[in-house]
Amino acid sequence: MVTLAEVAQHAGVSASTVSYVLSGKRSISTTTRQRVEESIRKLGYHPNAGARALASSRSNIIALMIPLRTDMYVPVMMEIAIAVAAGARTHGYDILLLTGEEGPDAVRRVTGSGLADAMILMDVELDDERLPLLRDTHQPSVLIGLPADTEGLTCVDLDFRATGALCVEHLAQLGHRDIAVIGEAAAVYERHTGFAERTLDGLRTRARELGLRLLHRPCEGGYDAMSATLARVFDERPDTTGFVVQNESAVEPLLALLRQQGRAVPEDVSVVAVCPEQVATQASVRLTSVAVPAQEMGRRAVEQLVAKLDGRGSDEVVLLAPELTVRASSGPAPVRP
Amino acid sequence: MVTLAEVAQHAGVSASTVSYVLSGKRSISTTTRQRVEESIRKLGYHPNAGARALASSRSNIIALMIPLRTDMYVPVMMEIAIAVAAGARTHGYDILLLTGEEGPDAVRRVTGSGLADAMILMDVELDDERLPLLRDTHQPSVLIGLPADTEGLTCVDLDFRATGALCVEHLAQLGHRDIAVIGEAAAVYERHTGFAERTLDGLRTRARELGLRLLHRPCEGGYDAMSATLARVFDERPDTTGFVVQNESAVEPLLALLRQQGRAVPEDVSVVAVCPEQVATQASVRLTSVAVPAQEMGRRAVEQLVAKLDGRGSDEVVLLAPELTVRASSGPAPVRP
DNA sequence: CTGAAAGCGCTAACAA
DNA sequence: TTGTTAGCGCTTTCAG
Repeated sequence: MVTLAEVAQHAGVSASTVSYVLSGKRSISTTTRQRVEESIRKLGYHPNAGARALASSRSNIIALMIPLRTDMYVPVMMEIAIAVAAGARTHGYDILLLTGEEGPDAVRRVTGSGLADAMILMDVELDDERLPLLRDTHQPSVLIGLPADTEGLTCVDLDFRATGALCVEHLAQLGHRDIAVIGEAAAVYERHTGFAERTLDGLRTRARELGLRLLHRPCEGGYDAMSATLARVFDERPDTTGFVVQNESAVEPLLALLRQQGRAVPEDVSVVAVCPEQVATQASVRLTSVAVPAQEMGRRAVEQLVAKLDGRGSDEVVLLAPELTVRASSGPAPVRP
Repeated sequence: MVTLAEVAQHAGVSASTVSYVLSGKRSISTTTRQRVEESIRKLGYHPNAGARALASSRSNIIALMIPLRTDMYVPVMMEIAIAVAAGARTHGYDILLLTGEEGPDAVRRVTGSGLADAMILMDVELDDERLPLLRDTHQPSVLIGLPADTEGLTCVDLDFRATGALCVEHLAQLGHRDIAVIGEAAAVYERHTGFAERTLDGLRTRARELGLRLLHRPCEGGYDAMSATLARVFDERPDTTGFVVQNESAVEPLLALLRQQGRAVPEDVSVVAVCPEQVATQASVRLTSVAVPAQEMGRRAVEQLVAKLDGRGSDEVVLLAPELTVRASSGPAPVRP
C-alpha cells in the first residue's frame, strides 16, 4: 500500500506538502504541485479513508436511511436513492445505506461512531421515532418527506397539498363535479404517512372551495382490491366522472376495470394520477398526472445537507411545486342527460 | 466525544483491556468485563470507526455496486440491495452504495482507499468491464449474476437454465404440446444478457427432451408489441396452448389480449411467468410462476463474501434452485376435437 | 511558499 | 488474566 509519506519522499517534499496539494488548503508553487501530482500518479497513491477520517474527524460519508416498508412504491425510493448517491459523489461524499431493520439505533450507531458525517432520512412518518434523536444530536440531517413538526429540521418534499389541489382544479375545470380518490393502502394512512394525508388534505380543501363532491377510498394494489373498491365507489356515488389515483399498483387495475365496465377514458370518465412519469406514460392509457420528482428530491436533499456541512445552511422546508402534465386520460365531463 | 481511554480510566483498567472486551479476542475475567461494560454504558461510548479502520486495516464496510440500466427491472434490484444491507448488518458490516455513474473507477477508488473491505456487484454483464479489475485486485468480491467467464470469481444467481426447464415440465405435465415463449425485448438477447439466454437454453433443451414444440419470440413491453407478437404466434402455431413469459411489462398485455380474443386462462390457454412474486400475484389472473428469489440472492451473496473475508471461502458459483408456484393461470391442456 | 512534529483513537504485538 | 507501548496514515498547528 502506498502512503502519503512515500509520495512525499518520491517527490522530494514533506508529507504536509503532499497533504496540502491534495486538499488545496494552502497555496503551492506550480512546480512542486506538478512534481507531487506526478509522484501520486506514478505510485498509484490513494489516500487512506480511515486515517483521513481519524485525523480530520470527517468521514466524507453521508448515511442514507431507507426504512423498508413493503407497501411503499419501491421504484421511486430507488430513484431517489440513486439521485442521492450521484449527487453526493459530485460533492465528494459516499453513501452508506441503512435499512429500516435497526430503527432508531442506526442513528445512534452512525452518529456515535463518526461513521458518517451526516444523514438523509427517507420515508419519514408524521411522528417519526427517529426525530427526537436527530434533534438531540448535532448530526446534520435532511429529511425527504415531511413530519408533523418540522421545528429545527430541514426537509425536502413534493408539495403534496398543492398536488392534491392541482388535481382537483384540473378536473373541476373540465366540468367534473363528482370526484373519487383512489388512495394508498389503508395501512399507509393508519401509519399517518405525511404525503398521503397531505395530498388528501389538498384534495379535500380545494374540492370544498370549488364546491365539488369528493369521495376518498384507500385501496390495496391489484385487481381484486381495486374491483371491490370501484364497485363501492359507483355504488355510493353513481355520478362519479373524475378519478384521482395515488397508488401506483392500482393504476393499471383501475384502467382495466373501467374499460371492462364499458366506461371509456376519457370520454365517460377522467383519470388523474399522482405517480412517477414512467407509470403515467406506460399505462394502457397515457395518464394525465402529477409526477413525483424523485431525481430533483434526491439532488436537493444532498444540496441542503452539503450546505449544512459547509456551515452555510439553514433549517428550511423545501417544498417542490407540483406540475400537472395533461395526457390522454382526462377530458371534459360527459354531458348528463 | 467519549474515547476508549476515558472508558479505561473510568473502569480502572488499561486501554487494551477495554479493546479486548469489545473485540472478544482474548479472555477477560467476568468482573473486569462487567466493570468495563458498565463504564461503556454510563459514558455512552461508541468506538470511533475511523480510528478502528486505521489501526486494524478493516473498515467493516462492504461496497455494493448497482449500475443503473434503464431496461432492468428496478424493484428486484432494490429488493436484493435491501437484503444485502440487512444480511451485512447481521455480520457486523455496513453497506456503501455505489451507483454505475463512476464505472470501473469506483472499484479502484474503494479498494485503493480501504473504504470498503470487499464488494458485491449487481447486474453483471456477460463480459463486464469491471471483472479484470476485480481479478487483479486482492479485494474479495461476489457477483450477483453470471458473467461468461466465472474463472476465479464467486457468483450468486438464480439457475435460469433450470428455471426454463421447470416451466416446460409443468406445462408438459398438464398435457400441453405446443408452447410459445414470450421473451425479453430483442435488445436484451442481442446484448447476450446471461439470464435471458440461459433461460431460453433451459426451455429449448427440456422441450426437445420431452418432445414438445417450442416457439420463442422476443417482445418489447406494452400492448402494441404484444398484440403483434401474439398474432404471429397463433399464425405460425395455431395449436399453441401453453405460454411462458419472461418480461414483466409483457405480462399484463398478454393476459388482456388473450381475454380479448376470447381465449380463457387457464381453460383454453395456460400461462407460466418468470417474474417477481408481486407481479405474479397482482396480475389480473394470479399467475403460475417461478419467482426471482431476490432476498435469498442478497443473503447468499453476503454469506459468500463474509466467508471470504473470514478466510474460509472459495470461488464458487452458487446457483439457486428455482421454485415454481402453481396459481390460477395454468391448467390441463384443452382436449382437442 | 514549505517543513517539522504533535496527535487523532484504536489495535495488537510484546511483556508480565 | 492484564498492562505497556508502538504504530496505523493522515491533518494541521506552529515555525520558518
